[in-house]
Amino acid sequence: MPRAATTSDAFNAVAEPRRREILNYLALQERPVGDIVESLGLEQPSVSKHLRVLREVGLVHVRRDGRQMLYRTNAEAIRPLHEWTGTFERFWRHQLHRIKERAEEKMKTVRSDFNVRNFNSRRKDDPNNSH
Amino acid sequence: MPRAATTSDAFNAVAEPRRREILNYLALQERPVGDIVESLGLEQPSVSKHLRVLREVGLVHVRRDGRQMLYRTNAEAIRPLHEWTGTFERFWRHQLHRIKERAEEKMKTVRSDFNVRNFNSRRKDDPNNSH
DNA sequence: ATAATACATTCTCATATAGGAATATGTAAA
DNA sequence: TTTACATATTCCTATATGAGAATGTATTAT
Repeated sequence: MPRAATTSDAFNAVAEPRRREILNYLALQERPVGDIVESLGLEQPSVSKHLRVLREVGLVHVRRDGRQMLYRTNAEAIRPLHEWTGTFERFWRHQLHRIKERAEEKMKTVRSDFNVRNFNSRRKDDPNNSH
Repeated sequence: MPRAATTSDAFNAVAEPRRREILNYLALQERPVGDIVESLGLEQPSVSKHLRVLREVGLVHVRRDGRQMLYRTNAEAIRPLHEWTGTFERFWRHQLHRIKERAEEKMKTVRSDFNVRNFNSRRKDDPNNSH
């Protein structure tokens, strides 16, 4: 089985860096395709294809104006990603506390070991040096 | 050019739904591979391969304990995704306001058009019915 | 030493890419 | 009604994938 289609959901659609750039660019106001091409320095067919993906998963809205197509980011479709990643927020907060505590511990060690050599070399029995 | 590698960054790594499930499962505490296999109902080699991807982009930490490998989500690595998606928060707030305002406008229309037929049919001059 | 357990890796394969080139479609201008 | 402009689609190709099956490796138990 290959990877899930880029059009299967917002997660897959935003995995492509160029598509994230397009979403950034279209967040403030709607823009015609040509502006995106010029701004991001991509080929026009590439941009059109990226926009199709973004449209299929609802990440952008389109509107025709004469012969141009005006695209705009649909921020609402990004919300689920923000919410999923947000469920981990409390964990990285915990980790930050632990890192802070470790750093403080380390400061004490550094002081008491001030004249020790090879401070940065690996210690054989350090469980954090598995690789 | 094919899609960017799943190991190229966290965005690509979490595009796979199974990997997101694994991250959810490993967020609270570290777990051996066997537990993930049992919990998610995947084949063991599949889980190992997903874990490798997650490890390569820093989304999980590993530690050996006897013959088991204990994996744990590294929430810190999810933070960039949360921050990128967060840059759109103010936009979806704006959109919500606009939607709310539109809904309120519509309520008035409904009342004044209360006995009109074909209320749900498209109106030719409705700019929201471009497609 | 041998077996059992827990994971990891390798192999094969069908498939969906992203970019480039060429072409098609749709709209406005002359 | 040609012509120009703006965008979309199609065709092509190399490549990375995820699953399944088989095998490899490391560690503990007997």
